[in-house]
Amino acid sequence: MAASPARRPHTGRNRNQATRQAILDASLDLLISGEAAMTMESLAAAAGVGKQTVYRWWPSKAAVLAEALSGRARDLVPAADTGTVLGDVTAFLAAMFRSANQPGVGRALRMIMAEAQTSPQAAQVLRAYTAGRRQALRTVLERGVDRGQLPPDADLDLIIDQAFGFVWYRLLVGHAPLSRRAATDLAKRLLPPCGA
Amino acid sequence: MAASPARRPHTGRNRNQATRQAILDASLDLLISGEAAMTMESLAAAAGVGKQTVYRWWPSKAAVLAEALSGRARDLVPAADTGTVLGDVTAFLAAMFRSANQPGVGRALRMIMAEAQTSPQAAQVLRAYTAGRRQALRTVLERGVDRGQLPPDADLDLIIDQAFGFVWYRLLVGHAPLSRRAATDLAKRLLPPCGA
Amino acid sequence: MAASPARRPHTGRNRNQATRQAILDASLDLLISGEAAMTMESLAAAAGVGKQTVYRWWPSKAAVLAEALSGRARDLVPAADTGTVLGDVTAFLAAMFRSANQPGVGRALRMIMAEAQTSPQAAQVLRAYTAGRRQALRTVLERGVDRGQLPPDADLDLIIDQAFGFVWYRLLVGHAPLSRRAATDLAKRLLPPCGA
Amino acid sequence: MAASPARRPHTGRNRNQATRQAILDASLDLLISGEAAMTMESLAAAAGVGKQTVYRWWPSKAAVLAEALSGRARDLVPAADTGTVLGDVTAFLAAMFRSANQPGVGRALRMIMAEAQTSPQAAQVLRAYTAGRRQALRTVLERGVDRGQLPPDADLDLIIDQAFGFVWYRLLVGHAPLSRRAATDLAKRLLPPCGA
DNA sequence: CGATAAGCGAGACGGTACGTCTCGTCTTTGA
DNA sequence: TCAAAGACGAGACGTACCGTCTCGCTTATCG
Repeated sequence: MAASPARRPHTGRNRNQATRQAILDASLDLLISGEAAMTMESLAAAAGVGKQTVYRWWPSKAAVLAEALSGRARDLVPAADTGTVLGDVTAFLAAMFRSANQPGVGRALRMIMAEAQTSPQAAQVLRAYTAGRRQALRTVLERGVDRGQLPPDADLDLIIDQAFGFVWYRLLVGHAPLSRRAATDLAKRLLPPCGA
Repeated sequence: MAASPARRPHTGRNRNQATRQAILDASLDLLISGEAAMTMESLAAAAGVGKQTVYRWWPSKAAVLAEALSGRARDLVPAADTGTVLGDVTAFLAAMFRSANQPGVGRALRMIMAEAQTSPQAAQVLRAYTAGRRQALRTVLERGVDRGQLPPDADLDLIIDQAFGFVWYRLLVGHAPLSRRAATDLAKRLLPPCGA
Repeated sequence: MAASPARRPHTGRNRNQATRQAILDASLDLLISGEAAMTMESLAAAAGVGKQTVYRWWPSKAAVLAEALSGRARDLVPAADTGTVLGDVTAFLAAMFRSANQPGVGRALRMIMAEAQTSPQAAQVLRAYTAGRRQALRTVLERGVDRGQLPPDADLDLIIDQAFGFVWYRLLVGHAPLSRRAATDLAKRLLPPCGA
Repeated sequence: MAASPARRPHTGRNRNQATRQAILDASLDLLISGEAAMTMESLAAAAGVGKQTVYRWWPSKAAVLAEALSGRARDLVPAADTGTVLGDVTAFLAAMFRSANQPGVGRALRMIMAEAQTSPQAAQVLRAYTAGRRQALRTVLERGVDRGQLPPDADLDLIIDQAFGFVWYRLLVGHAPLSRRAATDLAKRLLPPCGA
């Protein structure tokens, strides 16, 4: 077994994971405090880090946010198995709502979305992030199809976009809360006999 | 009959509606051309207007966009009466999708949404705009309730947020098109027997 | 012989001298208070007057200042006759120094000078003003020549520019005061046997 | 020997002297061409530099001008030693007149003076500049005292302010030229037996 | 007596420049 | 080679004034 792919064994100082983490932490701090818009400059300053270091690790502000945020989000969405699709979807939505209600997470999501409307890189980050989330929900739904709790011809894409659309819409416009009750009601409305 | 409240009737040169319209037109032109982000400077230049004049009429970029856009949107959504809720909602969604698919309108909506995440004024503009649109859909749905085509206890807020959430989500993320077919399918999924 | 030049005798409302005076007064108030730079807008506002009215009476800011100021200066410089050139010049300088030391007058002079460096109209106003002042001093000096207290070939221009140069220099740079003592000493230095 | 005061030795990119010089050069170019008033924006553009960079090096327009100009002025006024005060002062004045007659230098001086009347920073710059010039002339005069060509009780401040006042007055008002002849005549009038 | 013509306060308008802010890149020094 | 610091070109931001141009009104003079 030749170690061909890693040609040059490595020289120079190693990247400092602590630095990386400091940036992620600082980004969440800034978002949670919410005193001012998070700029690359304020982020670097808050992390006690050079701007270049931020750019070395991530290509754009949105990428930082996406990572800071996915670190938080990961443990919150284990896609539990409650035995029924309705239960699973309700649990999924409830977890998602809870997460989005955390000030830092909600603000981060909103900033990523905002950035994505102007910056192509941010758009890509957003696409990747949302694709991952959609896949998670799709998995839950497909389990329901396997169990026979959902018809095999159900349009999962439509259901998924309705679910995430609802969350994002309330998050971005802020006209109504993402309450526990809303999660329950929404789950019911998403699943058959709808659109039968 | 006291006429006290209106003390000084008005002095000074009148605001020039043509100027105002020139700015709105220029903003749509810039959005549709989409060559670069619309800045207040490029907008003023394109309209052949001083920057101050733009700020005299609108407090923020988002406010200009919202107005430019609602001017367009108004005639597109006449909330036609087709006899059935399903028909009405389908028509409503189809019109909305068509409008959002126009390059200028879609881009304007996305920029307003982006601005609203950082600027409080933009957020207010967005709230006003979305409230108007929600009311339009609510009117359509209430007509359905009156006709007995929708149960009187239907949670209209949920339906409405699902509908607009879907549109905005696809518009902002761009992972899937707002096709005619999607409008039809979505309409079916929004109305009972869903969530019964 | 028709009286062609004055064709139409005049119609319309008469110019209001009170308005004119209000502007001059306001300009001095602004200068004396010295809180901020005197702009045409602040001047009009302080005088309770439309901007156009100021421009109707004077072509430029400097013209207003020059007039506001010459109104003040007039009575201060009667070019008294003390019997000797030295006495006359000393009195002239002392009066000039005293006038320039008044906060409003000094500031007005400085602003006119500043304006004159960029605006041609202001330059013209300044030229007219300074020419008048130079003429006043020249009259005093010529009286000295007539009396035989100054040689007939004395270079009055040089003396005059030295005198006014001294005042303006100290006024504009502000490194040394225009004291009573300085007036006396300067007067002595300006007159023969200097440069004999 | 404590090395305490200079803690952090310096990090970050060094200031680029070439950039600095480009700005100074551009400022003189703009002044000499004299097509329009020198603005910070035109200056930055002419130097091929961001506006911020100009502000990084100098706090105000006047500061740039003062520096651009003192760079020029330095070599022009070597305070030559001709053996007599009269000769030295004549040379000093002649050099000063010659310098002020250069279009760029004269314009720069006038603009600094104008700026100094409104901007405190510019005033400070002007004070520093004029103080340096006064010191130069004072040195010449003191040499005269040492040589016994000037009485030890001569009021040098008065002589100095007369000299510079004359120059500035003619420069700012522009009613008479700063000719070679004027330099000679002025020098004679500045020195004893004047004010004896 | 109108009709006509200013004068006037107010303020909109097209401009220009201001000084600040952020972006993403580049360069220096020390670790 | 990495990292902190920060200079740099670029350009948008929102504000301040400029001088001109209407507005709706008031006040004078003339036919």
